[in-house]
Amino acid sequence: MSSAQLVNRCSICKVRTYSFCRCLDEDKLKDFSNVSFEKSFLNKQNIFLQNDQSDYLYNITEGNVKIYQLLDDGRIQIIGFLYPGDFFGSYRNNKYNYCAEAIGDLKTCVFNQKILDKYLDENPILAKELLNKTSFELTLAQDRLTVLGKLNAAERLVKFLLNISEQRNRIGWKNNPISLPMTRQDVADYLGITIETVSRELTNLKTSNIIKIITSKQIYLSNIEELKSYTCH
Amino acid sequence: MSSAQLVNRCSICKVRTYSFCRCLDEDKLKDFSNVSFEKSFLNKQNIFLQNDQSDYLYNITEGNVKIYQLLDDGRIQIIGFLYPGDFFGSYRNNKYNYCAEAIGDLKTCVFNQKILDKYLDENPILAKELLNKTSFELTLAQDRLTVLGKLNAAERLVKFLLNISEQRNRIGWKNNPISLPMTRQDVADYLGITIETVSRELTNLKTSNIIKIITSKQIYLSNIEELKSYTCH
DNA sequence: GAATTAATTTGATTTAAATCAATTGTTATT
DNA sequence: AATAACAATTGATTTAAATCAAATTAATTC
Repeated sequence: MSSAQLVNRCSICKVRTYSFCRCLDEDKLKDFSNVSFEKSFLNKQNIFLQNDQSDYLYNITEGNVKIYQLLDDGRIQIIGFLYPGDFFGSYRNNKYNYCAEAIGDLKTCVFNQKILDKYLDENPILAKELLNKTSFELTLAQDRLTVLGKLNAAERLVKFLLNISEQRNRIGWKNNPISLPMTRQDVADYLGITIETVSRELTNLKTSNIIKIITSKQIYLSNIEELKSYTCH
Repeated sequence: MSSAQLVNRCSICKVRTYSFCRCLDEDKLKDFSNVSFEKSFLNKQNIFLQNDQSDYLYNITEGNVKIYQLLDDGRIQIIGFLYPGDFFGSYRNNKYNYCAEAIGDLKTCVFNQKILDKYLDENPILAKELLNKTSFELTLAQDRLTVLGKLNAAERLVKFLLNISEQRNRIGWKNNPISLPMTRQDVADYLGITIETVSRELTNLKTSNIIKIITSKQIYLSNIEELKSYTCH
């Protein structure tokens, strides 16, 4: 692939406005195109596994990713669902601390850890942007600690629905009805509860006329105010 | 206070080798002394509250801090216990997303967010160091998500004891017996369980001759191998 | 489009941990 | 040292959510 084409890749990138590279001007971007390469993944394909050596970092340009931790006995905890513009992998930790798997078809920009690291030395603005993004991720993870540590099943689910609605709002998508691209099992593994409990709590919300379950993956939030009253803080 | 004295403060700093400022050479450090100021806190004193405007960032030079989130109804989740060299506050989020409180007497270096931010522009190495530290904090938070989402009470407690032992090891302290400077309530709020459960699980471990409870705050790990077998991954 | 497989929901039962309640142990205070 | 105040443990009971099990619904495959 020619250099001209690579330049093209970044300059026509659809997720640039919400990716960490947005801080670079057209000039820098020319350089930066050569720092990464594109890689696609199929549905359910692993991008990497927990404890793999973390040589590469990824930015989602299209599609979704789930990141999760596995315990010896097969228990699973989903750490997060990631969206276009989200950055993942372990910066400067030698191993990945979670598995990453494509949900649906996925396109990513791949960065070699060492090359990116070198690039950061020369472009502090990018280092700061990454710091911003990582710092924000940290606050999200901390907020989720409270969800898993203190909220009951109903509260967890409501918070999840509202978060999805907000997320869609943020990137300018229609936020009602919301779609749940992941399975009930994924929702359960994300919230630290079981599928049965997810299902039951959804039915409770339906019975209370707070949500409508259009299809199992399409949910209409009929009463957002009431929904919000379910969650603390 | 004269500039000479401020320089002194950093150059004689006891936690520099494990603080983010360790990346700065003597020359830079001279500048850097002026970027922060010292502040002390008493036991149980709040450094800041959740939702306060996050104008300042802190680095612990002496003592311990607990950071926690509060829900409307008074439920509490302890996000973490922090040690000398740990950095806290919200970098570039406008509000703190947790409360920070001194455990025992505390000394900190305080950084004005804007001033530090400006300093980072001119010192990319520091931005990268902060990125490293934040990235590591993120992996810790993610690991803790799995603890709160998937481990049972016994597993959580064992993991906690082993973590403390490792932490002490890391900073070169005697790692057995370990001391728990925090109350049982704090341990419970950290692990997302109740004091009664903490107490009961400790008794179970004692009965199984895996630990010895010297005093309620001094615990001897009699059988670390057995203890490790309690935890997955 | 029928058959097979997978995903989701609903029901019955069990269980781990919470709650409620009382006691014991520890640390301050006068 | 006695008292008070607080912290931790132990016991009895309840409960939210897990587990076990079956039925329904949706998605694939032939």
